[in-house]
Amino acid sequence: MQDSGCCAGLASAPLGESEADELARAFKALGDPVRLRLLSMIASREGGEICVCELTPAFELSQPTISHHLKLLRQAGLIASERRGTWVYYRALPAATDRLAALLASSPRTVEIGV
Amino acid sequence: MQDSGCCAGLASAPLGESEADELARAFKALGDPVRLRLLSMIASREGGEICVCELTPAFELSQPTISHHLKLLRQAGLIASERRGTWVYYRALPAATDRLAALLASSPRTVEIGV
DNA sequence: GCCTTGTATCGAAAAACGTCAAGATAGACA
DNA sequence: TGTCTATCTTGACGTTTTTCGATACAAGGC
Repeated sequence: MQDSGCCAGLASAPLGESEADELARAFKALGDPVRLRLLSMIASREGGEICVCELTPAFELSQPTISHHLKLLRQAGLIASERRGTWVYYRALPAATDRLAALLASSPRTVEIGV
Repeated sequence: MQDSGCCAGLASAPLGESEADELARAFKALGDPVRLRLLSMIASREGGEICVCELTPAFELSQPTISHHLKLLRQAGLIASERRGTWVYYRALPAATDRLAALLASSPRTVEIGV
């Protein structure tokens, strides 16, 4: 993580074993359609925060299942949660997704032309 | 995929169901440490190509297992293969990873400062 | 033709995952 | 205190994934 976890792309050097292990955990968290939708619902919120009570009814899944997926996203470091009174709010952690994006981008300049 | 699959980030709008399904398949392919290392070994090759005969002995896994992981990466559209004589060569497809990178980047300008 | 070497597929076992119902916990309010 | 609502955790079940040995296929050399 410390040698090339910050900015180097996949193509800059073969990934080490422990590095790959850690990154795979993050990508695995993204490898489920429900979790992807949850993350995008959270991230696309103005203010970056959304109540669980809004997330749960958006899917045809039981409340424990949504809670389970949120827990996995949290354990992967992609989101954070905070309880305020009765409700629990989730927010995205862009630094985590940005790091993964930097890893996947074939060259740091790729995105520049989109500005 | 056609509405926001190209450039829009996760935070621009909640992901649709079919979109999330398709993207999750790609991320699931990245969600295994062996496949991540395989992909980075392929992508980091000058010329972008590497022989399977070089990939297989790099892991303490059986040949069928490596072949299986390569097949999953290929099915996810992340790599392509070509047989030349006795050997099979794999190469990375940067467009695929770039697309995922664009999705994960919190803002299209994020990378610009790194240039 | 036959044999050897590199790679892919098949079939099975073990582990991990997604899902739910039931129960537990946290906070609000009376 | 008690009860009500929102959320999380537990335990179980079926499905998917990872891995392997055995086998099949492809190409080159004899």
